[in-house]
Amino acid sequence: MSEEIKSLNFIEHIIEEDLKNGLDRSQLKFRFPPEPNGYLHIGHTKAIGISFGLGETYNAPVNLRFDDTNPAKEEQEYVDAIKRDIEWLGYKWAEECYSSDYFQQLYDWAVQMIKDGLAYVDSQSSEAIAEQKGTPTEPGINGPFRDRSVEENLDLFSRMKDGEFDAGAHVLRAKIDMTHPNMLMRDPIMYRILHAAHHRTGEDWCIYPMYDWTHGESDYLEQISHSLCSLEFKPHRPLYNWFRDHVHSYSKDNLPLPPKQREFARLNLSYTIMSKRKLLLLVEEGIVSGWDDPRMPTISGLRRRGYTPNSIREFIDRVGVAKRENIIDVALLEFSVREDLNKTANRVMGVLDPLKLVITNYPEDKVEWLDTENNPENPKAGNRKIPFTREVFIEREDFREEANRKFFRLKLGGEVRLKSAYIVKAESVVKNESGDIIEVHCTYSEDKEKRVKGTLHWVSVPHAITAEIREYDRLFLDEAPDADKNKDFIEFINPNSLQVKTGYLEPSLADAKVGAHFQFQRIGYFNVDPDTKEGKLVFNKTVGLRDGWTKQNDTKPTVEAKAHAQKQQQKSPVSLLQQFGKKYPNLPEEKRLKVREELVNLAAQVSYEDLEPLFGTAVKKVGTRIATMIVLAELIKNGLAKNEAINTFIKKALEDKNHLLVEEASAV
RNA sequence: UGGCCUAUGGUGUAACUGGCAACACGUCUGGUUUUGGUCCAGAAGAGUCUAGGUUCGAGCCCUAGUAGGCCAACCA
Repeated sequence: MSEEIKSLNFIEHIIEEDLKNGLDRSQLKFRFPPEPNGYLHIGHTKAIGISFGLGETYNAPVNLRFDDTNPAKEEQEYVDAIKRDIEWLGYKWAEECYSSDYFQQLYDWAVQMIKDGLAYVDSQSSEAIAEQKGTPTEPGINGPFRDRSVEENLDLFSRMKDGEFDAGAHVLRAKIDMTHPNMLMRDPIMYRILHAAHHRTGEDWCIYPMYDWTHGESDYLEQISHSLCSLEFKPHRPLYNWFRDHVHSYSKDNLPLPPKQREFARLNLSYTIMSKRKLLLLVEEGIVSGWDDPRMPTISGLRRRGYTPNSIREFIDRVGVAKRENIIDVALLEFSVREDLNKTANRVMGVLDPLKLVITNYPEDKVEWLDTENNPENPKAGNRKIPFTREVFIEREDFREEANRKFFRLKLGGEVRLKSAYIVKAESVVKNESGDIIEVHCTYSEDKEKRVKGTLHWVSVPHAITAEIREYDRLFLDEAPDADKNKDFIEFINPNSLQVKTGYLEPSLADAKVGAHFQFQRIGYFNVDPDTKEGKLVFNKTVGLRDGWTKQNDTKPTVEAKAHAQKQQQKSPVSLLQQFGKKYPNLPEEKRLKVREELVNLAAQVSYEDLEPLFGTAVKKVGTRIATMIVLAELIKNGLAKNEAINTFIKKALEDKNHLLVEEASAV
């Protein structure tokens, strides 16, 4: 009856611990705090998934809070885009908040801190302040304004607020410790003067709070219990706590819960970049068509590419949460969409590289509307009719004049099934003067039940509709395009990341709606692009089907295969010995005896020279020492003379606490 | 010359200190199949970064080292 312990990630462990230590479930509250200065990308999806996911599992509220303290970079357009993307992912926020709504409260607290001698106005240039700050390895020094009187600070600060000064003339700083090993604690700036219109507060303010001062206090005001962010904010935590604790001492009667910040590793995807700045560059340089270009890792790009909210959420779930740097294989993302679309996308037929098949024994004017299922994975998806005629298109690569047995598509003299239609036999080819095949002539058979190896997709020539097909490949050729310090990520751009083709599709697709998902049978998943207009269909290839056939024909070994081969070669008798030895002491008796036998056999392949280095094995690794002892015993039995090293090794073993080792040693 | 963080199969994440290190992706077999898809069955792949230590017992605890990441914006 023991309930299976579900594995929790480290954040869930922390929450469970807090709950155990008296935090009430009703106090749990999370938040997702984007800055509205760009579009959300797949990396943000992890943060969204963590906080909103926690909200779902604990049935706790999650606020969407725009961290809008820098009017120079933030825009309403981004606010709207962010909300749209989160909604599309299927998450619901409890409250829509803005840090800018807290400006007055933040100001009041700042005044209190000045009064308490915890903050001061600094009137130096940013250069001077930076210089006094020191470096990570050298402490900073106090500036000349650090010990201004409370009265003077109060006066200056209120005049800053009233707009009496130019930008840069003064800043408000927390008074902490200029020699602190953590640079963020060296009197961080709380406010700067910015004469800029804010997207929400307009001209109301000309001083704006900095991130560290704003973020934690916004968490506190909203009574967030767990403030989760990415690893690079780890060094901010002491400062987060410093501000929080002071403010808490002012307002704990109204706001009892001090939030805690915890940090997780951000998501990195192989072959893609995640920096907002770099993504913006791709847009500005025209390398992609916009933020929602289907090659972009933005949520809007993925949506346009044909990814579903469900697939992205599943992906994020599989990726997990931890504290180490990671690069997720894009294959995992692709797996997640395929898995989802396999269940939901209706199957259709489309030919992307057409070759005409003429079925010579089929009547010229006959049209048959054949029945075919929409989705074998979902019987409820129903059936539809597709037209069959004397001339059909098949995929050019599905025909060969000659081929071996492993090619079970169409070849001269061979038979193949046309999906949901007849079995045809290729009789002859028609070539143009340059020798290219332009037609294949076949005969069909009425027997539909006959067993044939291959099944091809096809489209009736007179009924085919055309569409623009956009096929995508990874945007970058390097696995980690922004990791190379000497090369700009632009150098890794894949020049062939977009290929436009004309597809010949079955007529049912004529009225496909923008955004609709389909599986083009035997090819991949596609969706209808918003560029589609009356009379012009445009499809994006979301992802190809898994393809064992082209993989099989890939002559160059894959990275995995190479690594594998190398590993196998390296498996020397000694490493086998070590492998056996590792678990030896912990094995159940029966299994242990078996392994012992293997070790005895292994001795024949081990030379003394190989074995001797193992005598130095750490005392801790008892297993390896036992295995070594067993093999050594064999070698001695077969005539190896004992020497100094052997005797020492045996002697040391005899003194060991492990009885198995002692047994083996005394047998020698 | 500092501080902080991290280290488990190719990749990502687990493992409540105790039983041949689990799961997923990927890879490879085989079966089913009117998609070379799906599905099913199976396999290979890890000395848990290194060296010491504590313990009857360490992936987990301690010490030292190594490697990688982050930190010097009036950005968030």
